[in-house]
Amino acid sequence: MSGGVEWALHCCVVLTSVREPVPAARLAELHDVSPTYLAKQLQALSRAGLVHSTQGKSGGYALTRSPELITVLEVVDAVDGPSAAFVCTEIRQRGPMATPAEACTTPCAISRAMATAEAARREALRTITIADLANDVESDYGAGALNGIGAWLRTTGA
Amino acid sequence: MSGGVEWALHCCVVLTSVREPVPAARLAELHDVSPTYLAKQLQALSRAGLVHSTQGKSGGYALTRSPELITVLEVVDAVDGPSAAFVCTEIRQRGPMATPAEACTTPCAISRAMATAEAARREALRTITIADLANDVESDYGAGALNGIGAWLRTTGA
DNA sequence: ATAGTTCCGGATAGGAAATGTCCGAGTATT
DNA sequence: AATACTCGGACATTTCCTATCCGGAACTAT
Repeated sequence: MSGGVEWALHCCVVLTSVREPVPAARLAELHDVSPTYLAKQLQALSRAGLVHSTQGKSGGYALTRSPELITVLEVVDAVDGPSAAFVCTEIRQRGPMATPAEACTTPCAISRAMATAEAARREALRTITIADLANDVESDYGAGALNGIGAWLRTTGA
Repeated sequence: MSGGVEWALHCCVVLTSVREPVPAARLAELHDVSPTYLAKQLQALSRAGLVHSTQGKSGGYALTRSPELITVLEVVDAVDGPSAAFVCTEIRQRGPMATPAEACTTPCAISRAMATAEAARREALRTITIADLANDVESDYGAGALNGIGAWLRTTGA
């Protein structure tokens, strides 16, 4: 899995603590990561419609919906792309004992097994929302932790 | 996910139809894939103890246990390695708002969410055995399909 | 209107990981 | 013992991810 997913999820969580747009450079400074590369992940989130971007002075990124309505799966798909982890090469149709193409109407047994496992993972990611993550952070580090970060995000850059 | 997993699983399934060792080159010919690269995957299976290798003339690979006792998860771990798909960079400990290291006794909320999803996928793979896959193949292409492949594997190379 | 700030997309290196290939070590057969 | 055949690990090649930079468009505040 792409490493940018972690950055994107952290950004979504901290964005729950502010309502005004936050520039990508400021989010990168908060997490101490590459500003240009983080910008690319945020663009992916924008294309997927998860965050809204406003240009110009005092612009930046903000969540489009309530955190309860954004699932972790949506963020993962937006950044990593919706391509499945396992891709069937259809090697059953190759070699001297190849099964004829007309008998391959359904995916092979191995492909089905992988699809089942992948569906289980995606279902688990679908049940977790950004609001759940933000709630867990408050539980871990004390209530108001996200508010502190929100206050820092609102202040103009150092 | 590595593409070699597909090859390894197909090899395990067809190996259920023979009891004598089958050379890696013959398995590669059956699937029409790179012989040397497939050998690498089979070596990984051997290191994991899923298949037993015998050298010398009339040598090759054979399953060590009954197909019911080999899970798909074991094959995936053997080929792709047991490394998790998601690796937490601990970016919560970086930047101006970093959380102190002494407060990071447990994994962060995002890491926990990913671990849950990954566990669901692994659990799904654990419940499927090589015997299940072989059974599905017989259901798909008719009983005796694997026996035909087994007979071809036993014949000396073309 | 002008200037300054911000997002957006593509083009471009660098590096890690997967893919693919080769030759030596070892063993059963002859 | 000689031989032929096999596995095993070390060696190139290619692909993809990571990371960067630049030009352009759009928006806000002055």
